[in-house]
This record gives sequence, C-alpha cells and structure tokens, in this order.
Amino acid sequence: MDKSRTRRALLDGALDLLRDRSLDNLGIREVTRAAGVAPAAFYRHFQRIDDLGLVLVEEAFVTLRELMNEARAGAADTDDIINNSVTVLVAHVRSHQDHYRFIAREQFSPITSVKLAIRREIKLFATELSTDLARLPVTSTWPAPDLVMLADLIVGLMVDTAKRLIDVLEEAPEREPEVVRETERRLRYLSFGATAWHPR
Amino acid sequence: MDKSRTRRALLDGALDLLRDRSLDNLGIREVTRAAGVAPAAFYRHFQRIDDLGLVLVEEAFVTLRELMNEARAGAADTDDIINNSVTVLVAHVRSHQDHYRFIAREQFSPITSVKLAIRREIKLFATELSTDLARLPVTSTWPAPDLVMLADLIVGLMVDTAKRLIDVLEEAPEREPEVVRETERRLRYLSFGATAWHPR
DNA sequence: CCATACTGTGAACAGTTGTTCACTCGTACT
DNA sequence: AGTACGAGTGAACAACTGTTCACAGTATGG
Repeated sequence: MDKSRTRRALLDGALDLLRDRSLDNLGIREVTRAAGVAPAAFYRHFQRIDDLGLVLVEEAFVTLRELMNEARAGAADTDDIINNSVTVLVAHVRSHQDHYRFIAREQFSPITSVKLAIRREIKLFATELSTDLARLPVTSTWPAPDLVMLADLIVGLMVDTAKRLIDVLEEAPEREPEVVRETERRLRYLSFGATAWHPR
Repeated sequence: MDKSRTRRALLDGALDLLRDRSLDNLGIREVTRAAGVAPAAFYRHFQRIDDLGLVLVEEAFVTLRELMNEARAGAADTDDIINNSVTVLVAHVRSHQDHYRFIAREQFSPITSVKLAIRREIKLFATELSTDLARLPVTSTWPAPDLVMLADLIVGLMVDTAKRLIDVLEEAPEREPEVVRETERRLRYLSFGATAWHPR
C-alpha cells in the first residue's frame, strides 16, 4: 500500500539489527523479518544491502548537520563555545544513538561504497567547521589548510567522543559526566594549541 | 601432525579473508577452507570465531610494541622525534597492513570481547606513551592525567593515520607522502599545544 | 614396543541464506 | 468505470552455514 511506510520499516528494522551486527553481516531476510514484511518486498525498495546502508549514512549526517546548527546557536567566548558544543554533542548522541553507532562502526566498513560515503561526509563536515573557525578571533588570520587541519582534529575528537559516549551509555551510564569532562579538556587543549601555532 | 602449523594456517587464512570481510561476518568454514583444512579441524584450536579474533588482536599489539621500541631508538630534539615517529609508523603500517586494518576495523566490532580487548590494549599503549612523554623537557612537570590526555590524543592521531595509510596504500600509493606530511603537521600542532597548555 | 592421547577427516544434521517467479490485490489515472 | 501499474506475497531453488560424530592416522611417553 503505502510505499514509504514499509521503506521506513525496513530502515528502522535494519538500524535496530545494526545495534549488535555489522552491515557486512546484515541479512536481507533478517531485515524484512524485523520489518514484518516478506523477503521479496526488500527488492521493491533497494537493490542490495549496500543501498540500504547508503541511505542510513545520509540520514545520519542529516542529524549531524542539525547538531551543527544547534551548536552554532549559543556562541559566546571560547570557553562557552567549548562547553556548549560538548553539551550539544552529548545530547545529540544520546538521542540518535543508533545512527552514531552505525557511522562509527561503518567508518571502516568492508562495504566500500558505504565507507567512502562516510568519509566523504566527514570531510565535508570538517570543511564546514573550518569556515566556522575562520570567524573566531584566534584563527581568523589562518590560511585555509591550517583551518582544515584543526577542523579535522576536532572532528576526530568528536567521533572518538561519540564512540565513548555510546559505550558508556549502554554499559555504565553513571560515568557519563566523566567522559564529558574529559572531552572538554581535550577540546580546550586543542584550542589552546591554536594560540601557540604558527601557521604557514 | 604439527599442531601449531595448522593453527598458523588458520590465523593467516583468517587474516587474509579479513581484508574485505568483517570479523562479525567471518565464517568458520571459510577460514578452514582458506587454511586448506577440514571444517571440524577448527575446533581443535578455537572454540568460537571470537577466540581467533582475540589471538589476532594480541598479535597486532605485539607488533605495535615493536613499533614503540623502534621509534624510541633514535631520539633527538622534538622535531626529530616527530619526523622519526611518523617515518617508523609508516614503515610499520606498510609491513603489517593486515593487522593494522584489522584493529582499525574491529575497534568498533559488534563482537564485544574483541572490541574490549582492543580498547584495553590501546589504553595500555597510551599509558606507556605517557611515561615516555614524562621524559621530555616540555611535559616533564605535568601531572599524570594531563600526560595521559596528550598520549590519548596522539594515539588517536596514530590510529587515524594508520587508517588513512591503509586506504592510500591500496588505492593511490603515490599520495603517500602527502599523508605523511599531513600527519607530521598535526603531530607538530599537538606538541606545540603543550607549550601553551596549563596543566592542573 | 605397545598403549595412550590427540590432531585432522569426511559424512551427516537441520537450519538459514539470497534471489526469482507467477500471483493477488489495492490505487491512481484516464 | 475500467484499466494499467506496482507494492507485497508465498513458494520454490540451490547453495551455504555451524556443529557433531565416529573414525583414522600419527606422535609421544612408559
């Protein structure tokens, strides 16, 4: 009947299974079963499991852009930016756990199309972040490559934090504040580094 | 006949398959086939595929410690340390590609025992690195937590670099120097950061 | 030199997989 | 009102999976 309806059911079912399975090992029959649909129905929406994966990647990064916008909202001095960013990141990871776990895991996926898509999106994300950095007083005079470098370092830290958060959330939730503080420290370290850095 | 002989064959066969498969999706039959051995033989050496994975993790980190020792060998001023470290890392990743790819990929493995083992080893690795950092002039006065933080940042960078290197090596080997230069810059950024950092 | 322990074998098991097929509807458009 | 489209079905296919089993061969130790 409603095409988009079962499509969503397939995506959600897949995302649910991907909680403790890798995309590489995700069976078409499993997904359709989780979606409450006949196996053959899968092919009305995707050709292969890879396509399903690509859609999930796209979805995940849509939420990442949401994150960016939220974080940009309250911008004061550097320290506030850091604390605010981390708070927003934590809240976001918490409410989109499945998507974050998925991209963290499939970042090195043997399914090349998915791996490449994720890498491309992360690169894009870092570029956007670097244009934001260009507006800050400390880094406003830096040339583009240096901005990208710093943005890459920050994004790497974010990915790492997301990974830690997911683990902590499902294993020892009471240790969450600890992760938050750790991340803020590291981020502060990176931003202090900017004051000592001589760009070329 | 020779027990350790087939055991190695199984490990090597697995490592070979893991080039474009995730551990989660690695079949026992596949492994025995790659090792040229009957399926049932697998159970003489490992109970489940997880155990095989744990052995591979251990092997990978043995080579990582080799790396550490090699890198420690030629230590001069900070700039030399950076260049030397990166050179050694590159050489090492090149000659142990399969192991590095494996740990990079399974760092987020759905197979929890393997994931935990990797995380534990990385943590240990960072701790060792931090005691090395304590010997450097810039960081000698830092308290332990700050040293660990910096070590974590560096290790994170190394993992990231290993990942990039593997991709570059099998997709566009001519761009290797580019990755090397990029990594040196980032590492230098992190070390410059140390001069501006106020530990507490 | 014999007996014991143990690695590797090949057959068998029931279960699951991806993919195709002709099919039945319900929907939307003419 | 009727028709053409296409989403979802259920059965069928051969191929593969993990695991067990009794057995064969060989090395080791008494």
